[in-house]
Amino acid sequence: MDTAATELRIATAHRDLLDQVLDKWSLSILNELCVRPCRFNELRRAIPNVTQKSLTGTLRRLERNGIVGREVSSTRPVAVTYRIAPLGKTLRRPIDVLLEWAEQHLPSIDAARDAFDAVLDHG
Amino acid sequence: MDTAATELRIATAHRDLLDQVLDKWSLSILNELCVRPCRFNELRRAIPNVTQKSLTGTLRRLERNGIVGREVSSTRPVAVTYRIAPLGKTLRRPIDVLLEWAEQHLPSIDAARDAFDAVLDHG
DNA sequence: CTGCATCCGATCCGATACTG
DNA sequence: CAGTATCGGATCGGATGCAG
Repeated sequence: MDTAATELRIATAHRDLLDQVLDKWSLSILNELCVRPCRFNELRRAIPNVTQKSLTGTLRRLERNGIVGREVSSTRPVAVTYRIAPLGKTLRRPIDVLLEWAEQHLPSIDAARDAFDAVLDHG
Repeated sequence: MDTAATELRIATAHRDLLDQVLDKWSLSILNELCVRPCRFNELRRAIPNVTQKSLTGTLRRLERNGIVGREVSSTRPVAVTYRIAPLGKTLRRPIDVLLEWAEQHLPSIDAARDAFDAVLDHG
């Protein structure tokens, strides 16, 4: 593990890319689509507090980046199915690592926050 | 690796936590502080395009979450040194994985974007 | 040197109404 | 069912001026 030791080299392109893929709703969407393909309203119901607008926007962006695929049936009424794309599957590892980190250190961070805020109170 | 297979379980707490730690400037800041402790203006110079306000704000939040430490000397004028905290060091792995993903798949994603946009033009 | 306060424009986001 | 269009509030981020 010396990749970090040689410095991480964060290019603007990397930041922009991660912004597109790790935003507020993307993690939840990818979470669902990694398990199974989903219809639009399926996703809507599965993800708490997401609005139609945010869901549409996020899905569009993920589609543009080749992370998810979108298939429209010509039935009546139309059915739109979203599924994870090959490129999206490669994101599963990084996301897992991230979530495991969050899971593991959430208590410590909560404690740190409390400590910090307590100092502020005492003044 | 079956953590993903059992579903990632993204709680609101996780999302909030990652929002605090993976925002626009945090990655670059942690990148610098992982290498060495830095003074405020050192960070400012090291990170392109960051404003004083954003830097202060991000550092404050990282400090509150126990990710970085802040030490104020009582010299004249004051010198403030920021350094990575133990909790912050645990973030190095997840960040590395993320950046490696970005590095590796940036070309594919660029291609996907171009393809998507090309369809829009024709369509 | 470090940082806070303020103003201000851009952007995000939710709510609502409407369409094929 | 799966969107698009629009509006208003909240938030973000940059620029500037001031302070310990």
